[in-house]
Amino acid sequence: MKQPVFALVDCNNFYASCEKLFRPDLRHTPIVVLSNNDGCVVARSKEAKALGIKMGVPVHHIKQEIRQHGIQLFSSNYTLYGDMSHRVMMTLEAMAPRVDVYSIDEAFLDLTGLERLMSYENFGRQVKDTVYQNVGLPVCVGIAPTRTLAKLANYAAKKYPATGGVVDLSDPARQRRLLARVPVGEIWGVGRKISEKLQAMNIVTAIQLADADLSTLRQRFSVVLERTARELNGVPCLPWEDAPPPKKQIMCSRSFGQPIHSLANLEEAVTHFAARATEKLRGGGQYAGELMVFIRTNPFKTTVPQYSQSASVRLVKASQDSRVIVQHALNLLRSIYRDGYEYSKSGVMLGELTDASGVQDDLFETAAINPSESGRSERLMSVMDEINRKTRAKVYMAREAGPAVYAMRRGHLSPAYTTAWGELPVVW
DNA sequence: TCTGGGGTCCTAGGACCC
DNA sequence: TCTGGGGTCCTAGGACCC
Repeated sequence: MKQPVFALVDCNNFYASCEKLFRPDLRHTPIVVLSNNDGCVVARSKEAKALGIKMGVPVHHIKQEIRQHGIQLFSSNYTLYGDMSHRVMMTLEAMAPRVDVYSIDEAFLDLTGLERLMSYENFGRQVKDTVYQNVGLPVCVGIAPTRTLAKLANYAAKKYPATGGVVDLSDPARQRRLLARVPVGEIWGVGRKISEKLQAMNIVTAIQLADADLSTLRQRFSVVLERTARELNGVPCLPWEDAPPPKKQIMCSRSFGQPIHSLANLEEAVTHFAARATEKLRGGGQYAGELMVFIRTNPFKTTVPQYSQSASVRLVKASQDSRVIVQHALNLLRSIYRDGYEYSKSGVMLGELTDASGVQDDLFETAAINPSESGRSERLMSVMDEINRKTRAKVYMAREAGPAVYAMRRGHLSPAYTTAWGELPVVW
């Protein structure tokens, strides 16, 4: 059995790099990308990192730095990032036989057996150069016998500029040297809580985790951390995913741009969330057997009365029909709505997802005995999706109509440079 | 004034059954 | 009134990831 080898390719400061790509004038300017509603920082360019801007800070906490250093702000532009991500992944898929797209900005490549053709390090540099040439985005590459070590190699490639953005960690001695220098909290799968608990046990560096007693780890934590420790020792424990596994739940939720006080406005928002969630559901060819709706006030605003409630329902027959899902969502909303609160967020979650073969007919539904109804819902929905894909004049559920009171704030949005004809970048 | 959105996996504990 | 062991299924909550 051949020892497997994986590469992790990860874009540098992905959202910030996407924005900078279309703004060469900001090449050396610190920029940050904000979360929905322009709430907090979700990405920073390297200049912004150098100024000490932390991930996740509310933007109003760094007003002083923004003014002082001329930091440029961008609202999240997921249309742009999604398209750029797709371009990166296409390039990777052309270079490696097996690619597992792990998130919007990173992918694992299976390099097993590649060494007969060229060194891993050379391959890593090729990947880096090709992505930069084809797409214009900088990436780092980490290579190792397990994915946890490949993540670590990538961390080193980003942290130490002398590596040129590529680290081959296939040599066990080199693995040990790096593990000894890295804090345990930097390891993939070790978050804040576990990191604190480990440090209380005197496990401070990654190598101490790698050398820890496995049964103790399992006992005091869980199999997850035990697997992480094994992976740090070069033993692969994570299954390879050639195709993304089917989703188990689909969520659409949002904080509102301004607080909502009326049921009517909440109904608009919930209708919208339910319709978007159901659209995603159809995109994956799935049907939902359950749905949940939640509403809540702003927990950070302690001066006003707080309320947070959710309700869910199981469908007699799994559905992917927006009309059915929206109707159920509105019924749930009305059951949990209470007057007199400032609502700040709500959402719709679909669960118990199955493909078409898992849909059981409802014994009492007329469609089962009325041939003219059978298949109508599917046809109507696919026509609706088709229109929405192709044109700018969208088809909506009636209750979504009108200017959205719940719309989020996006005061610093960049153009859809790559996905809208009207917003193509212009070169003078 | 102001704090994202969307997911997955694991465990513990209770209900229920034989 | 007291008394067993073992299994399954479901849910809630916590931890993690990007």
